[in-house]
Amino acid sequence: MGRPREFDLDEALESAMQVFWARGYEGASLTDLTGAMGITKTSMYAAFGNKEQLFRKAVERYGEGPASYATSALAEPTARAVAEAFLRGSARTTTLPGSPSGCLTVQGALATSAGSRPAHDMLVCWRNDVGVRLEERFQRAVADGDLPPDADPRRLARYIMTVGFGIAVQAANGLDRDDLDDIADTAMRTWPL
Amino acid sequence: MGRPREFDLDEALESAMQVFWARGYEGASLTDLTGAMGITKTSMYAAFGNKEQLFRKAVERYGEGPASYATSALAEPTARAVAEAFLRGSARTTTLPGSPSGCLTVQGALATSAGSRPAHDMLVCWRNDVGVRLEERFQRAVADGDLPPDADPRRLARYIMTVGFGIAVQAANGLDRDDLDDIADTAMRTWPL
DNA sequence: AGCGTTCTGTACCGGCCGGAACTTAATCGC
DNA sequence: GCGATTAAGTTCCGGCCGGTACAGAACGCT
Repeated sequence: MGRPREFDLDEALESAMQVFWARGYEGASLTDLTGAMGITKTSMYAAFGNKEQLFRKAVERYGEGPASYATSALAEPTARAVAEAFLRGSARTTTLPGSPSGCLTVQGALATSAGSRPAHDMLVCWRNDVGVRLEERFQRAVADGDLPPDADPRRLARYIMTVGFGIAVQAANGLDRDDLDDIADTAMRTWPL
Repeated sequence: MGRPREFDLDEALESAMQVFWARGYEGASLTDLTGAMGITKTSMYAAFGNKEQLFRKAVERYGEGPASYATSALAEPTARAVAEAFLRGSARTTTLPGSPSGCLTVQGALATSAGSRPAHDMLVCWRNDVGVRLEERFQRAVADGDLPPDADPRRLARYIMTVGFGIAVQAANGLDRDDLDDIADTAMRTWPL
């Protein structure tokens, strides 16, 4: 009931995500955001609450879209395939043709002023969550005999996460997908099996 | 001649560096900076020019201080020792007790608004320079027979840089030095010799 | 002493920040 | 047709942003 919304929520959120991705949380002003979204500040506030909640939604969308490789990689049959899919996914997503270089959840709010702590903390949690799920997957691999019994799931997960983060910075630094794939290959040479 | 400066240039720059390190280029306001430096905006402008030049000076100081490991590691006798010193140095510097977690040159300006492009580009160059010097050191190692003739210096340098960047993000994520040293150990298991 | 030079503190600039009040417009059930 | 409800556009807010004009204070030089 009431007047129908004249813009598409999904499209607007997609545009906001792209702006946050390119400029980071603090670097993305409401003018930038609403300009890209094609709506006014009023409409944004009515639809999303405020800048922080818009960011949260954008990060959720990022996790379900560009960064969905982090979840789908867990479904690979072996731990090695999981790790490889994870690194290749990060190489791919940080160099998507129509999107900014790098990873939204890495460059979105690494260092910020005090006012942006919520956004910063939220990304810390997001990144740690991914690491924990990777660790749990590797724990299962040890239990299944897929990884040797002396393998350390936490250490392996942290290593893969670290290389993933590094790939994101390298992408922001201008490396292309082939370069990043090379890095992923090199990183996989440590793999126990 | 003229009225003598009442503050210490070095101390002021050190304080500014710490603020940029913690909050990033955009997140560090002139109020934050001059407050920490213990001087007024006027004094800062007279002494350093403007915010961008202050940032440049702060990054220079960072390279000669906390990040000097990136240069001194090159003097290690073997390529393996270079790589190991580099990764341990990054683990150490990103977890210095009195300083912010993470690396100034990584989190200083990864994603920014258009107005901060100069700061962003400057850090891209800084990071790439470090990578190039590492690559040249590994080229020398191949020429010296320290690395096998089929080793790829560029690939190795990029890999080490990637892990270094990843360590910086993990530090910002809250990992402590022991955790980061573990990661460095794991990463060194790929090493050809 | 007097002067040029340089630093310091205050007060201020236009502009943009994130956010909200208020009016107008579009759609419902009745 | 008629409220009730919800969205849209306009306008404005106080506050902080990076940056500066100006006047006074502390020196070296002659």
